[in-house]
Amino acid sequence: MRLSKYLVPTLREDPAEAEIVSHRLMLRAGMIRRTAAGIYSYLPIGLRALRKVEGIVRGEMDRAGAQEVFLPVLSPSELWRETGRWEVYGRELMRIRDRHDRDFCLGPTHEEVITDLVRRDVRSWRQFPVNLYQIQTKFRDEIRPRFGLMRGREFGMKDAYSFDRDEAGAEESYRAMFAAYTRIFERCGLRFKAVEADSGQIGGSFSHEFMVLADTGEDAVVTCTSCGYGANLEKAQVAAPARETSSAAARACTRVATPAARTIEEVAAFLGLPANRLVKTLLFDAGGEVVAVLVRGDHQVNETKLKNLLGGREVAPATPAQIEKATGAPVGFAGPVGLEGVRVIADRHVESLANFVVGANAADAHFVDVCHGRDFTVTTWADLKSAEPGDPCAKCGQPLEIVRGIEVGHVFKLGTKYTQAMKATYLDEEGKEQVSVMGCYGIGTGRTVAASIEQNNDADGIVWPLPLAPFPVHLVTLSETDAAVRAEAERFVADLERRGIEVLWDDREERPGVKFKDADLLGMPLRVTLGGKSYARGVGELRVRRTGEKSEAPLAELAATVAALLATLI
RNA sequence: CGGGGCGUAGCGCAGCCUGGUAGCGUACCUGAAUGGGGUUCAGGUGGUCGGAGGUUCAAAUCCUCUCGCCCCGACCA
Repeated sequence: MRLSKYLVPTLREDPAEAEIVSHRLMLRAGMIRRTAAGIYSYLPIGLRALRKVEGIVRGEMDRAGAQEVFLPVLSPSELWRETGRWEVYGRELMRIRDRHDRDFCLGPTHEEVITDLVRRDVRSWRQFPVNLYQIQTKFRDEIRPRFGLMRGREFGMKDAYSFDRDEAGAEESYRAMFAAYTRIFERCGLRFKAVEADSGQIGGSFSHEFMVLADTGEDAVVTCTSCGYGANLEKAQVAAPARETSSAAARACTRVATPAARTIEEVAAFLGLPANRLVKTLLFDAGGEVVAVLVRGDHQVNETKLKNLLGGREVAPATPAQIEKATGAPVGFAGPVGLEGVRVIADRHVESLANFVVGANAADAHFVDVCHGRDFTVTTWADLKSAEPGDPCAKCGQPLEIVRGIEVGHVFKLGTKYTQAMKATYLDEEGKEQVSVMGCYGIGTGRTVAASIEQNNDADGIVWPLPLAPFPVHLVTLSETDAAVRAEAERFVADLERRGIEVLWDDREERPGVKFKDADLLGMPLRVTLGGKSYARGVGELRVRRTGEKSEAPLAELAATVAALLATLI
């Protein structure tokens, strides 16, 4: 492809709107342009990178036995009403009405549509297992789209759905997809980790996220370097602490005045105690019921853990009015002692404490030397704190680390949540009707491109790993007016194309500096330079983008040398 | 939705406080020189200053409303 005829509008400066490196570089390299908030157009170079990811995904999905289909972008509301998600999904579901006033939505995911398809056409146990996938545009009306392709409202996604006769089959399908995803991200040249995740809105019993490790990632990933345990922060378990055998005798609980001291910091400072001697009492509205949650003063409540503990009910911090009603005191002085009619749920780290400080359910007052069991009763003990670096791993007890990650893939075991609701049944060997068991598996294709750039760039621009590179070879010709050089370049390009090697040829009448800068910015793995000077010596110059390593090859062997060099790159 | 910021040429910005009819860099076009890491000179194209209303002899500038965008938070496969 000749750059002089190719729409690659590179920018010399960073657009002001772009914050993170992948977004900046994709705009500067002329890969994408913003059309509206969270909605992007792909230009030729960007589309090529996307197609490379799609190609890898398609290859591995096919290899894993999944079959490609193509579902509509627009889904009728009736299907979503069957599963209740028309109401549950909320404002993120982009709703549309047609000219006959029928309700539709832009598909944010396709469980309903695929289940509808399967329930009609997969009727016999002989047809299982079945795994269908598509690579398609999704739309989710995100509250706050950001970071270019990283969190768009419209985005490319590969979504696959498996249907099995029973739980054991579903497990097998899940394992196959997990393995396929691992191969996909390995082939993309990404550094990633598969971690345990909360199953969230899609629902289901079990899931893993594939996280590309990058500091700009929106997710916090908890990892154990010792046993390999990994989980999204919202899911990460923390080992219960060893019970302290406190030699200090329990002292009698006393009430102290703590004027205007509401926050943990204020109370700790006022009493001259470290925050870990205090116990926070946080009130949550859990689907209408107000519950009290106790964690150590220096810990944070993990709302996802709380939600799961309460059977999946939506939880939100209680409003000031709810707090005052439940405690009889203004916000900032809640405590478990004498708290009537409210369930008390406590983190296990509170269990080992004695003689701690809690709010007194009265303005400007706290209790000190409080002991649980004696001064109040805990309804439920549970792991509720957010994991922090250094916390003991729930699997092996070694200290946990927290790193940032970009979620590029997610696999779910859905069970019968959708098949039950939509009556996707089949007849087994005995002619009995059974509900099929489902799994779903997603990969953000555009996000994978962005994640790759997050991991592969330097001060000069993108550094494509070979599998995702829009072109493996970037030819820079100098001396455009020199007919001999030009003829040699044409021979070289034809030679590469015969070998099936795609080449981007910068044949523009630009000065060398401009061409080299653009070549660095675009980041193709191998740059070949052909100019008057090297031509006179009968050689072409090669430069590896990632290492800067330079070499030369005689013109007659240039294409063969390129092919050999590419084989050594990843 | 709460907090903060920004809308002036394709991109990056100044001008606004203190009203007088728009400018810089870059990109783009033409010509000349140059020719191996964003070259130089000369000439040029391109903007209803996000939109609407108001104040005023006069509004990019002041006031009101509105739309859009970015960042933080809440939220989220």
